[in-house]
Amino acid sequence: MDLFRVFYHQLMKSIALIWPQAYQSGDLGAVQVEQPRDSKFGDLSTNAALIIGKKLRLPPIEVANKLIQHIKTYDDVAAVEVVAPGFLNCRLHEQSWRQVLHHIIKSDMNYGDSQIGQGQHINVEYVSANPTGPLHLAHARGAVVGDALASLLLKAGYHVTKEYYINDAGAQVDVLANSSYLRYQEALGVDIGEIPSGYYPGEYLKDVGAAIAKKDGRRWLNQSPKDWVPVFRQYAVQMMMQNIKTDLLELGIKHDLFSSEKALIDTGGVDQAIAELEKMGLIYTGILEAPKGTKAPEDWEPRPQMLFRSTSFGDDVDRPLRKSDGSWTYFATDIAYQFSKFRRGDKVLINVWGADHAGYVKRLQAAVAAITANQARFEARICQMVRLLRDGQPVKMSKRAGTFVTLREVMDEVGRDVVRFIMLTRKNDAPLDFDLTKVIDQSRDNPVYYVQYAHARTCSVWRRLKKDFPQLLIDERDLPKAQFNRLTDEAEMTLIKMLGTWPKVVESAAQAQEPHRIAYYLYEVAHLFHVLYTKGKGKDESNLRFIVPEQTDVTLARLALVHSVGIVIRCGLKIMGVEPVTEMQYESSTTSL
RNA sequence: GUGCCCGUAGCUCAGCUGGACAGAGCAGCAGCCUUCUAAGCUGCUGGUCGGGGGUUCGAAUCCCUCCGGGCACGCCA
Repeated sequence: MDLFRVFYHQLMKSIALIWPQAYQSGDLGAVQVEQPRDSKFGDLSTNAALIIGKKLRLPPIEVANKLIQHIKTYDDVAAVEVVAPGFLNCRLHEQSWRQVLHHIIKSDMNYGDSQIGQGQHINVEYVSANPTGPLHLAHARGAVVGDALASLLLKAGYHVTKEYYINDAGAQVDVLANSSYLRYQEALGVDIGEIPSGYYPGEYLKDVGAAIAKKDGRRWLNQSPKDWVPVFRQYAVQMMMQNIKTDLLELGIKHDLFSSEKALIDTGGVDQAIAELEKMGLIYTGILEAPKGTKAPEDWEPRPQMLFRSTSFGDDVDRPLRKSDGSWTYFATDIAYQFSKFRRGDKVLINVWGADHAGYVKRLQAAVAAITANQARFEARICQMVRLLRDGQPVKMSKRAGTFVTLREVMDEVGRDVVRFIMLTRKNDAPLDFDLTKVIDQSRDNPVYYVQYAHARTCSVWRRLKKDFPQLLIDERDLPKAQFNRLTDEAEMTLIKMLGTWPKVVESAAQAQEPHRIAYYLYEVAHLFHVLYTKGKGKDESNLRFIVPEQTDVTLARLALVHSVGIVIRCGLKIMGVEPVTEMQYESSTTSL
């Protein structure tokens, strides 16, 4: 039950009755039913009269005055008024709001499930980090955002595939193979000296070298690269992916599908896709101009090459498909890859990318539009940089010096739930500061603990009940039968109304593809719960305590509210991939100032 | 030079895809625990929403332009 949705449907019926022509023409998408920011405007308001007035060229007030006659008769509506310039503000019966609690308790973790997705197939591709090294913090942002987005879309009724694209072809993998070979020699006692430039210096490759040395012994020493490169390439990629998957699992992330770029190429997927475009007449041989600007490459040499006509689909310039050595560009293989998703049945292809890939969005949108004849849509969610700080000071990271911080290190220090939650406290296209000191701070300005604390408090009330008031004989199964009309305090009603907007939050966050909204919503729920909790603690309002030993019915109703808060927080945290805690644990070491 | 993102209170950021006098947290000041974890709550102070135009009944939100910051710009992925 979603009171906003119920109201919306009734409203649409009324509009269809009064102004059939306006209704049938469709295009009433701008009509909104929302919770006003200020409660003095009621529980629920709509701009319907303003939209219809514009459409039919009638004064909005006049439209509103007609609509109000219908709205008055809606079951849940207690009062409705027209306010300039034509808003309709409604107050709903308190009992209608209270019934939401019954619904929440009955629905439990399904509360807020929506059907707006209508089972549409959406593919969410995220992480897709190169298998050349361990994950670091920037990857984690994409990982968490992608994973939460997938969960959110699932809750909103989409059919979601979570996918990881393994870039296991191309020059970087050869670098990986060469670098691993160095470590292999090292493992067998060869003095390799300093790692030369052009090789990956990371210590993590020692494991790869050692593993191959253990497996194959001295077999590859003094052999020609063309013999050992394929072996090292394959083995190193496999080990790196194992490493990455382990980290992802520790972050609580499990993809449905890992797709290999190499396999795509080997099975002719790229040739097929390019042939497809060729048939459409979108491939030609041409010469690109050097990019204008101060930093034009000095070794630029104009040469004829195979190009895709992406400018016909909104891109700024046509894009090359083959490198000078004849192999495919990344763009070419990615066209084929996106096309393969489409052929598997996905119509919306969401890609969670880092900011450094932002420049590639247009060309892939163009390519997907072309190759699927507009049957599928390519979308990118761009994650901006993550700045790692400690005590407000940037943590120095340098790949060259090998001092970049891995995701594993961060997780070991602050824990999985903190990483996940913090990554969702900013919208994805804004830069994010990740301060190792602040994120484990235990105070209100750390949303992780603030929300967790609220949840823990909902649990502690139960513990308290079982331990100190066994004579009340209240069982969780009794909650749906609670007399919800015993909840009358303003703080209680405010909280109930907030819980009632959860389905709306899920839908709007899913439509906007913005999982961070869940985090902000939970923060608000937590706040309202803390308010109520504190109110019951004070001397003046001690009648607002959740547990009132001499009034079982009041206690039961309040516990129903507390329980509902717990459900909603758990629903939200589930989307975020954060484990709700039932009890807060005091840190032994306090954080310094 | 071009494209994308950002610019909201002293600081860090929300603002529900055009709505009703711009919201939180932190910092500052003043308060609240004999009973459900004070990791909490309450009040006060604080903003020409970067500047300027435009569209609209209505703009932080959409369009144009300028300023300031970030990212990226054949044959890397």
